[in-house]
Formats: sequence, structure tokens, C-alpha cells
Amino acid sequence: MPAEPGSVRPGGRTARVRAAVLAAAGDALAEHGMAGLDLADVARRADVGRTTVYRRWGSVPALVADLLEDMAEQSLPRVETGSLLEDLLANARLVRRTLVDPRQGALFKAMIAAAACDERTAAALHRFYAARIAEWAPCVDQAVQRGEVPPGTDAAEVVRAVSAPLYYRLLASGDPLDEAAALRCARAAAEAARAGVFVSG
Amino acid sequence: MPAEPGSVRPGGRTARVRAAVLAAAGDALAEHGMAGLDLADVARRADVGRTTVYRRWGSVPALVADLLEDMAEQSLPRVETGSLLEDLLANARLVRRTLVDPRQGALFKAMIAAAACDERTAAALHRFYAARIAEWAPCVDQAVQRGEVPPGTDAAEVVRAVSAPLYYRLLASGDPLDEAAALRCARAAAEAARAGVFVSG
DNA sequence: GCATTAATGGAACTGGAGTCCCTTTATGCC
DNA sequence: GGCATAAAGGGACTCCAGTTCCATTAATGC
Repeated sequence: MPAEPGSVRPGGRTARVRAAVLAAAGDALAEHGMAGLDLADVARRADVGRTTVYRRWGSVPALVADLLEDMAEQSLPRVETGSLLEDLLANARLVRRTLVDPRQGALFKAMIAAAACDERTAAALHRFYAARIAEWAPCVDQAVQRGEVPPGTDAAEVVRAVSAPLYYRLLASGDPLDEAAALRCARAAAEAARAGVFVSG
Repeated sequence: MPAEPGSVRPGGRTARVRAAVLAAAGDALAEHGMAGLDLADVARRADVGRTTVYRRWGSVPALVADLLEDMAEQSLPRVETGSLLEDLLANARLVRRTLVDPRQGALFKAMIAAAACDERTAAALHRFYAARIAEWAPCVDQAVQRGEVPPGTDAAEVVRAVSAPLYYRLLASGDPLDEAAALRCARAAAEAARAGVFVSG
């Protein structure tokens, strides 16, 4: 019973191949989008044998899941402004900028599409967002301590409420992702939190 | 220069074929999801020639776009309860029920994935949501007239704010889509609207 | 260093998705 | 009802994504 390829000797060439393939996959996704992504093209861009890509990743969703795992490790530093609204606004602007960026936005669209197709990719995506949300949740907890929002407020729920409308625009409604939208998201989440909507129980 | 196939004699057999293919596509999507959907399988289920499906739709995203166009025509009736929160809650429950339903939920996931892959499908999806949002916007306008929310409130924005967190859960975070989530969405949107967050300008 | 063998790379092979071409069916119009 | 032809159906064909096999390269442990 052999282990997964790449797990016994993960250093040196194996690591270089993985980095090259993930970078190439990111480029290809941002360029052609999810639809026109075949593993042979990724292999060519990465200057790596086709066989290697098929052996180690096997399918487009699996490759996207690995790309996601890689991105999850690079978490963005959270800012602290001293006010809930300003913290949430910083988060909304960060998310907005990410989704509007041609490369990053295409990447996120592709990853969500891949997650909608494949259960394993979906699990990787959920872990990714769990990590991102956990990173920003403390700003809500601090707001509770300052008395800005009622005790018992579900911090993760507030953070999700900020991102959700931006993703909805990106994926479903197609409305513009402008600065005004980011501002509305942050204000809406902050007002709802102040009103005790996110108090759990 | 021949017209699109099916546009010159759209009645009789052509219409029956379209209905059979769209129904089969819906079944196949709900069953295998977006990934394992090939046009040959759809043709078999619809008891229609492979050639016909390839000629008239040509690709998976195009077929999904047509399915979407078909669904957009069947709009759901909006309820009127006399209070903004209750109206929004009815909307949130409707959306939640749709997304949780095994067949419908899978269909929506697949459609959003297809839209993320293909520009034309994305346009069809945007039209679909524009129609759905327009259907529910009047309940916000009525709330403005009743003085529940400030004048100048962007009705479409409020309706989007109700759905967005539910879609975010379905597609991104993977958190449960329970009744409590629907209640939170409706309350959050109502509170933010009352506070004037969605006043445009 | 050197041996062991994990992992990569190239090339030939295969299966099925998508295309092409021609025949059959039946719609729309008189 | 009958004609012209739009659209569907069947089957052969093509092409390339994905697999398999084996030779080559280079990580890891001593």
C-alpha cells in the first residue's frame, strides 16, 4: 500500500514542482477562468511533465483545492482601529479589493465554482473561510468589551455578514463592487450587531 | 447565413425536445452535480438524439443558461404581511427552503458554478436575480410609505442584503442553512434599513 | 559520498466527448 | 391535403484529455 506521491520525499524537486504547478494554475485560472483550464496546459506553463500533474493532482477541482490550501496559509494581518465600524470597514475594503482585482477575483470565482462541483474542494474552501473569519472575529469581541455591541454577540456571524453581500454581487447579482458597496456592508453589519441581531441563543 | 436552429419552427417537436432536454438537464444536475454532467447523458435521459443537444446548446454552460432562462419565467408570488420584518422573513425563508432543497439547491449551485465559468451564463444569471429582486422590492417601498424605514432607501439593496448571507453559507463558508440563519438575515437587513444604511446618494 | 528508491519525464496508447454527413421526420404555409 | 424545408436522428469519424509503462533523475539516510 504505497503512500500519496510526494509525501515521502517532500523536499527539493517535489517542493519546486508543487510551487511551479500552483503558480501556473493560478495564472491559467486568472487568464482563461475555470472553464478553459486543462492540466496539460498547466503542466506546460509550469515546465513540468504532464504525467506529474495527473499523478499528483489528478483533476481540476483537486488542483484548485491544493491552491486554496496554499493560499489559506498566507493570512492577511487584521487592522485594529478602536471602533467596530472602522474595523469592519477595513475588512469590507480588503474583501472588495481582493474580489475586484483581476487575478484574485478570477481565482476566487474559479475556486467557488470548483467547490460547487466537488465535495473535497468544498471542504477545503470551508476551511479557508473558517480561517479568514477567525482572523477577524476578535474585532467584534473587542467591540463587545467596549460595550459597542451586546454581550453574547456571535463574532463570526458578524464577520460573515460583512463579506456576504460582496460575494453575492460577485457571483449572483453581478452588481458593481464599488467603494459604496463596501461601506454599506460594513455599516449594515455594524448596525445589525448593535441592535443585537447576532446575539446567539 | 442560417438562423439559430429552433428559431424558425419553434412549435411542436422543437418545443417538446427543448422541454424534455431541460427537464433531463435539471435531473442530471441535481443528481451528479455540475462536474459529472455531459450532454450525451442528458440526451439519453431526454430520449433525444445526441446530435440535437450538441447542435442546439453546444456546451454545458449554454444549456444551464437556457435552464435558467426557463426558471426565471416562473416567478414565485410575494407575500404581504404588513410589516417589513415579516415580509423580509418570508423572503429569507423562501430562499432558505430553495437552497436547502436537494434538487433546487444542487441546481442553484450548478448554475452559479456555470456562471463563474462562462460570461453568457453569468449574464443570464444576473437577469434571473434582477427579476427575483424586482419581485420583492415593493415590500421595502411599502415600508418606506408606512414610515418604517427612511425615504430614499434603495429597495433592491435591502432585498439583496437578505439573500446574500444565505448564498454565502451555501457557496463559501458551508455553515448550516437553518431557520435561525434565515431569521438573522431578515432581522439584520431590517435593522440596517431602519438605521438608514441603504439610503442611496 | 554512495546506495536506495521516490518522484519525475517522455512516449505510446486508449476511450469517449464532440463533430460531420446524410437520412428521416414532421412543422408551417399555401 | 400537399409541398418545401427546418429540425431531429443515427452512425461513422476525429481528436485530445487522461492513462500506462518504463527509463531517468535526484532526495533522503547511512
